[in-house]
Amino acid sequence: MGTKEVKPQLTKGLWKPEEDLILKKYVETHGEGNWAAVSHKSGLTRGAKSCRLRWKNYLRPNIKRGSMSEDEKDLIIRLHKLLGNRWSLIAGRLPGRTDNEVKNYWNTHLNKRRPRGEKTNIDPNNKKYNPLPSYEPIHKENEENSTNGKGEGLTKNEDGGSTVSYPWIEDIKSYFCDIKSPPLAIDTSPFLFEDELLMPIIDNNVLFEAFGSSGDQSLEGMMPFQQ
DNA sequence: AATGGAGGCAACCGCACAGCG
DNA sequence: ACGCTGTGCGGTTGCCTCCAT
Repeated sequence: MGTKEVKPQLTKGLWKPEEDLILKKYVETHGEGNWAAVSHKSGLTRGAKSCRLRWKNYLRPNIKRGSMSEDEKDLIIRLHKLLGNRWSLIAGRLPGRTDNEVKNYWNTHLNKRRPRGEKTNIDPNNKKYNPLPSYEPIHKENEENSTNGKGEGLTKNEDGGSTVSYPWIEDIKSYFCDIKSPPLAIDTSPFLFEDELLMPIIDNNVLFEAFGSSGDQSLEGMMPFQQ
C-alpha cells in the first residue's frame, strides 16, 4: 500500500477520565449534536461517532447505571417479545437506560441460549437486515367472510366493501395475554403513543380484534388509550 | 499462587436514513 | 433527482474481571 493517511490518528479503545472530562465540558458548553465539530474542536483525538457514543451511553445526565430491577427486566422481556431487537425503542421505555445497555443485558442475561456470534435478523448472504414483520394493515377489497381460518385478524370496514387484515394481531394478542397474569406492576408507558412505531400498532381496533367485542375486564386500566 | 475459561460490558463497525445544498 | 454529510441503530468484537481448578 504505500501512502499513509495524512489525517491525525484517531484514538480508539477505552476512554480515559480526562477525555471524558473534555467531552463533558465541551458538550455542556456547546450543546449536544454536531459531533464532527465536537471531534475537531474539543481537542480530543476521537472520531465523531466515538464522541457521540461515549456521550450517549456514559456521560449524558440521568444515565442510570447498575443492575436492572425486576420491573426493568420484565419490561425488557415483554417489549422484546413485541418489538424484537429494536433496542432504542425498548430503551426509550426504560428511563436512564441506553440502547447499548439494554442490548448487552439481553445478550448476556436473557438470551443465553443463542451461541455467541450467531446472527439474528441479519441475512448472511447480503449482510442486510431482514425485513421486519409488516405492521401495515392489509386491505382486501370485497372479500366476503375473510378470516384467517379462525376469524381472527380481519375487520370489515365501516363503509362496507373492503376488509382490513392486521398481520401483527397475534403478536399483540400474545403480548396482552401474557401481561394479564403476572403480579408485577404493569408499565403501560410503552403504549402512550410517543413512539411512532407503536402508533399504528396499538389502537382500539387492535384490541377489539384481539379480544373481541365483549371486552376483557381484566385489561381495564391497562389501556391508556381508552377515554 | 498461577492459570485458563467464561461472563460482562464498553466500544467499534457497517449500514441505513434523513436533511440539505 | 442526486450526492454528500451527519446521525442513529443493531451486530459484533475485544478487553477486563471473576471464578473455578
